[in-house]
Order: sequence, then structure tokens, then C-alpha cells
Amino acid sequence: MKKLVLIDGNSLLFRAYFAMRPMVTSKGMHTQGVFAFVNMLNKIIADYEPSHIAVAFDMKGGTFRHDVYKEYKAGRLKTPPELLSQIPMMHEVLEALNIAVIEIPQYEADDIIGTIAARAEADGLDTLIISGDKDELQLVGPHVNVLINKRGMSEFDLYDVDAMKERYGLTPKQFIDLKGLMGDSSDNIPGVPGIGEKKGIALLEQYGSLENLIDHADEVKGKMGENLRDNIEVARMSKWLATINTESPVEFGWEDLEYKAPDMEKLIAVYTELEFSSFIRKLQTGNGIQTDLNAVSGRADLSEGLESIERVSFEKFLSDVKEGSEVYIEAAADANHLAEPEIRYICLYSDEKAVACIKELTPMDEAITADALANKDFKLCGCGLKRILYSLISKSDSDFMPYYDAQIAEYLIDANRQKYPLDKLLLRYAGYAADPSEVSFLSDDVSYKSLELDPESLLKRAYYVAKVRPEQQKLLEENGLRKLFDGCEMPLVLTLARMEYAGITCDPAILKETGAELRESIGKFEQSIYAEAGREFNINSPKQLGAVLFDDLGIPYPKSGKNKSGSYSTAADILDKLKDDNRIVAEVLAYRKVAKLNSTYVEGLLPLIGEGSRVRPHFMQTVAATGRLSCTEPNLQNIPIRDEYGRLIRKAFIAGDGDIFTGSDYSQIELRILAALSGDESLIADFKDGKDIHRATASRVFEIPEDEVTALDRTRAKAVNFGVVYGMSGFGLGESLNISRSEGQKYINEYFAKHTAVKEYLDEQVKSGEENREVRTHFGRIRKIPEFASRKFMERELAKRLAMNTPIQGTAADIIKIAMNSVSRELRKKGLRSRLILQIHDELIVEGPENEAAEVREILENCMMNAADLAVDLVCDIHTGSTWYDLK
DNA sequence: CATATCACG
DNA sequence: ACGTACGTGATATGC
Repeated sequence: MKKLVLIDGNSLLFRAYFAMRPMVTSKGMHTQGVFAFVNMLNKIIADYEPSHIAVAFDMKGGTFRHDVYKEYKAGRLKTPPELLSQIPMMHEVLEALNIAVIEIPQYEADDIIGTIAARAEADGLDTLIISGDKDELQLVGPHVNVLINKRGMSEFDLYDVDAMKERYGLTPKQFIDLKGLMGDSSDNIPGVPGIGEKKGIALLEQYGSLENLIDHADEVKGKMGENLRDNIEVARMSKWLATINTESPVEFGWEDLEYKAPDMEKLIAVYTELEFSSFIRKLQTGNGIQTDLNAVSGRADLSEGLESIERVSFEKFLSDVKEGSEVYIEAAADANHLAEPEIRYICLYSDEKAVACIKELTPMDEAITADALANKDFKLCGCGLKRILYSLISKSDSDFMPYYDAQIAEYLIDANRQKYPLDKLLLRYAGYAADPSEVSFLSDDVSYKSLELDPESLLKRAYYVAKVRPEQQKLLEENGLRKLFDGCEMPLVLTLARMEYAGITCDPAILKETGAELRESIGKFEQSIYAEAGREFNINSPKQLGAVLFDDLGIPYPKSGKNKSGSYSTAADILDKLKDDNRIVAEVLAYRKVAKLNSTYVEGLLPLIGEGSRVRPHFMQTVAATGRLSCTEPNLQNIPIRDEYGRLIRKAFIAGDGDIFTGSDYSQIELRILAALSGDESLIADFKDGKDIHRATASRVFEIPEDEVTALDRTRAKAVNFGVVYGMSGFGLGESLNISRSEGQKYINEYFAKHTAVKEYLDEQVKSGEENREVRTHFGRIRKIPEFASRKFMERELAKRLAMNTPIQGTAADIIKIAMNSVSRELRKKGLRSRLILQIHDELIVEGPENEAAEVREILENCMMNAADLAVDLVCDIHTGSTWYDLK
């Protein structure tokens, strides 16, 4: 039996687009519609095994229906440009898949499908029609079934004649009559007023067809009968509009529609452009389609290049490749942050000379090798260089030069990505679909397993980075990111490696002592809470806690709804409102504080203390979308400070013998940046005059003299200042100040009335952000904001806030990164033993001998103040102390 | 593995 | 007409 599949391209692509979260390629193409469509297509073909297949599309311009009724489909929302641009892509994919695409001017996809289905019926083919809307149900017949896509992309309803009867009580032909009566608001087909699906079906059950109903229109009673008699012509036209034309001028032969194997070369090219790596991998692992991918995917080219590399010894490599050359490097180096790292192999590759070496190292020659490498001043290229540099600097105090890191480059191109695996970069920039067997050593968490990798795989990585680089670098340059990359991010790779290797001493004895006190405190609160509750339960379980507080004890829940999982929120801001009236609530809050300190900052930290009692965190350079760093294992950027009790944790972090910490933090850096970027005269003047910015803001906004500003005024102004940076809403401000939404909004309005330049600046960020779907920091760092294209209100609102916040937070991140590089460089240049050890977003901490502290202070101040030249000065507060706690 | 909570800037 | 301030990481619970 021959089986035909007919697909309504427009309606399914539309469905596919809205069923998926946005997918955007590195070049900014939106692809989720095509992706979901192809996914569905693959499934249909696998499940249904058609002998013939075609996809019909609507064409631009009017249809024969518009000639009769020009309001046809009027009032439709404009198709989003992100979807529109996917229609030509879809055509390309279908062409590569060798699936017939049919479109005819003046006719809709429905008509094409109806016509082909009619011909199929006559010629004895079984037809399956797939669509996203129900118009096609009228085509159902003994040999024609219709699949209607429900929400998601994987769920479908199958309609045959019986299913039609069951669902609507109608024959497929009567379905057209129903449309004539009820109309169709999405196509702007009027129908008879007052008749919807229910009444329409009832009438058709009684009279059989629209025509017969019209003949007996007099019999219909009441208002409905009146409406019907007044709209007979409307009903006739509506039915005509809704009728699919099964005699459209489609010219085809069945041989044109035969299902054939895809054009692999074309398909891989298209998938590559769309960055559909998972589809390409599926093609490779077979999945029904057999082909020689080596020949078409470009892999042959890469492996040929790889094989033609001349292999030399490490010594010969150093003598052949001249000093200062670009060298691609990879290493089996574990960058162990608990003990001294180990380097087992080093691979070097010169793309220019097409030579490579693999050197196996023993603990004996690690240092000599690292020194020898450093002496050549190579420009080091790789993917994830920080790990390699960490291990190299642990063996040699020489200088190394990170020059091109593909992971960092990709982060600058698109900071929203969660991971930057080399196989994705290869596909994107070298058109090379990695073999599944390669994916494991191309993933971006090789740092955890690099020691187990065989040297050939390491060399492959180095070589692949060289193949990624040309196109990636081009994109970097086209986006104006080269300066940020060369001048800031690449030097930072080494700066961070040095910071990580330095680490900070954390005294486990002090920590354990604190832990003992905390555990005692936890026990006391537990007993007291159990006593008040009348029973024991798990206080750490928000679910159980909510039940105890709001059900058992009957404390009134101060919020309107419950949260999404249907339980009470027991978050601190909720409990805060209840703690004065309920002793148990206050105790729960206190319990939470000590429990948090113990689990995260005592128990969590202890196992991360390594050799020499030092903790060595990982500063992550490609995580935060704004350009900030993040810090893990342990996260030393969120060690408690706000509460005195938590702050005591910092006493465990102590400077080395004879050493001292010097910490320097930028004063109000984000508000200074806001003042500078917006050019707001009053803010700039406040900073020039060295004023307390929150007090000055309160004075101006609330129109009271500065010396009459109360503590409450200042608190409120401070919240407003925070709010401005976050892209605040009346609600958000209200929430943070425990005032009403409208009162919050009032403050915002008053703030903007006094700071029109700030208002204009933020509006401009939103406007250009919306236009370009991205914003930039002062130093040109890009954050793409695809949320602007969302059809969800909430996400579009988020997009606006991101557009306001990112340039500010990101510029601050740029500035401190620049400062870090110069601090690190200066300290080494001056031959000091002091080293940069921590960065906490607006603060740098240096550790070193006490007798260097004065010079360190000067270096910190100079480097931090001069990191940027803005309309507002950058000011730092500097402190010293022998523990982190004392750094205040 | 997702959710809730809470630590920091 | 919709839910709500920006950016992170670690821990515990519970499906």
C-alpha cells in the first residue's frame, strides 16, 4: 500500500515556533521553529514510513478568497520577524531532505493539500494530513486521516471518520457547514452572530446541511432564528470561505512526491549553519539513514590535516618554532586545587609550521619543561587555558602569555551559553561534526579528567582549536570585541590562574571551633522550636515547617497565594513579618542562620582545605552573563559579612606568617557608573563633592535639606538607588521597603523627575536593546537579550530590566578586571612577594609581607582608580588586617 | 534532578 | 493584561 503524508508547512512551523523556547545561533539566527519541525518530521517518517511526502506552504500576497472577501484573515497579529526568517530556512532544510515543497500563488496550503489528497483517493493511496489547526478536518475520508498537533510538539490527535463523529457528531463535510454557521475568528470568517460550536452542531444534527437549514430557516425559533434569517448570505459566504478547494491548479506526478533519502551533503551544510549538532550526530549514528559522512562533513579534511602534521620531539619543537610564535597548547594537567598539580603530558602544535610535539613528563622534569616553555615566550592558544597555566605556574615562576582561548572568545560572542564545549565550536566555525567517540574529550569539563586522556586526544584538541580560530576570530572582530578580548579577558586568564594557585589560608582548627559553637546553638534552637510546636519535625524542610506554622499552629499566612508547588513559602522575608508576634518564628529564623553557617561555611568548607591549609577556589570566567566572575569550590565571594555572627567565619581566613591582607573596595561603583554613563549632572556633582550618595539622593528626591534627612529617608533613597540599577518596578521597590506598590511607584516617579538624564539613559538602553536584541557595556562587552522576542509578557519585562542593569553591572565587571590585570602585573614587575588572592566583584584582596603593605596599598589604589577614565572618579576604601575578619 | 532557601556583590 | 528588582553558588529536601 502506498502511503502519502501531506504537511501544512505554515501552520506547523507556527506551532513549532511557539512550542519551543527560543534557540539562537551564534550568528543570531532564530531556529527553534525549524528545529521542532524537523524533530516532528523525523518522528513522523520513522513512525509512519510514508512512500510519498510533500509539504505545502502559503505564499505571500492575497488569495482567491481575498478577491471575494477582502477582510479574509484580517486583523491577524503580525508574524514575529524571528519566525518569518525561519520560513526560508525551512525550505532549505526540506530541499536538503529531498521532500517536495509545493506552493501556488493565490492558493493556501489547505487547498494544495486538499487537491493532492483528492487525487490520492482517486489513485488509491492512503493519506495522512498533518496540520496545526483544524481547518483540514473537512478533508477526512475513508482513506484520508488528519493529525492535529496539540500543544507541545509531540502530542497529536488522530482524526478519522469515526473520531470526527465521536468528537463533533458530524461528518467531515458537515464540518464545513459548521464553519459557515459559527465562523472562525482567527481567519476573520464572520459566521452567524450568536451561533457557536454547540448551537451549530445542534442545528446540523437536525437539518443535515447548511443549505437545508437555510431552506427551513423559518422553522428556527427565537433570536437565533432571526439572526439566521438576517445572515443567510453571510452564512453562505462563510461556508464558501471555509471550503478547501480540492481542484487547485497543482501540477505534480506521484514520482515527484516519492520519499527519497536526503541529500546528505546539503543537509549537513544546512544543519551546520543552523547549528543543529544533535541532528548531525543522529545522522552519523545511523538512525535509518546510511551515508558516508566522512566524505561530506569535512571530517576527512580535518583528519587529513591532522595526519599531515610533522611530529617532532619537544626539544626540536622548541628549536624549530621561533620565539614568540603562536602555539596551540594542551596538557594532561589536573590543576588539583587541594594538592600540587601534576602534569603528565604537554602537547604543542604550531599551525604555521604544521609541526607538533607530545612530551611525557615525570615529576622530575615538570619544572625544567615549564621553564623551557616559558623561555620561548610563545603566544599560547587553546580552549580552557586557565587550567594549563595553573599547572605551569605551579612548576615555574616564569611568565606565560595566554593569547587565544576559544572558550573565552565564545563567551564574549555569546555570554548566555551555559557551556562552551569544543565540539560545538568545531561545528560552528569549522563545519566539522565531531564523531560521537570524540565528544568526551571535546566537552568543556575536561579539566576533571585531563589526566586520563591519551596524548593523541590532547593533540587533537590543540589542533581543533587552531581550526576553530579563524572563523571565530573573524566573528569576534566583526562584533568589535577584539580589544576587550586581547586587552582584558586574555590577560585575565593568567591573572586568575595566579590567584587560584595562591589561594588563601583557612585554619581548620578555628573553623572546627566555630562549628562546635554553631552545633550547640543549633541544638538549643531545635529543642525550643520542637517545644513550641509540640512535636519534632524537620525544620530544614520548608514543607514540614510551613505545615507546622500555618496549619498546626494556625499562624495567619501573610501572603495572598501559595507558591507554585502549592505550599506555603517560609522564606525569610515572609517570616520576618511574623517574628514579632510569634516566638517560634523568630527562633526558626535564628535556627536557619546558624544552620546555614554550619552546613555551608563550616562543614562545606572543611573538605576544601588543601595542602598547607590553603583553599584554592576556581574563578570562573565564562559563567555570568553580565561579564562578572563567579567563584566555586569554595565560593569565596559569598562568605558572610552582613551579620556580625556570620562575619566571624572570616576569622578562619588568616594571612601567612609575617604576612598581611590588604583589601580595597570600590566605593559605590555601580552608581558612579550610572552617573557617568547617563551624564546626570546632579549625580556627577554629588560624587565630585564626595557626598554620601544615598543621603544626597534623599535630600533631592524628597526635597529636604541634607542635614534633615532622617535614617528612614536615607534607607528609602538607598533602596531607590538600588532599584534604579536593577531596572526597578513599583512592586519590587515596595516589596523591598515593605510599602505599597503605589507608594513605591511614587518614589520612582519622584526620582526620575529629579534625574531626567538617568531616565533618558535607561530608556535608551531599553530602546536600543529591543532593536538590537543586545546591549553593551562601556567597554563593548555584549549581552544578547533574546527575551525581547518572547511572546510572554513577563519575559519581555525581564528583557527591559536586563537592558538597564547589564551595562551597569557589566561595566563594573570590566573595570575591576582591568584593575586586576594591572595589579597583578605591577606586583610582579616590582618584584614584590605580595599576590592578588581574591576578587569579590567590587573588591580586591592582596596578601603579602607586612613590609610591602604600603607599596601594595599604593598599587591597589592606582590600578583601581585608573582602570577607567569616566566623568566620575573611581574611589576606593583600603584596609589591612591579619585575618579576613579584620579587613575593615 | 528540581525546588526552596540563603550567603554574597 | 501580566507578574515583578540584577548577578551568582551551596546546601537540604523530596519527587
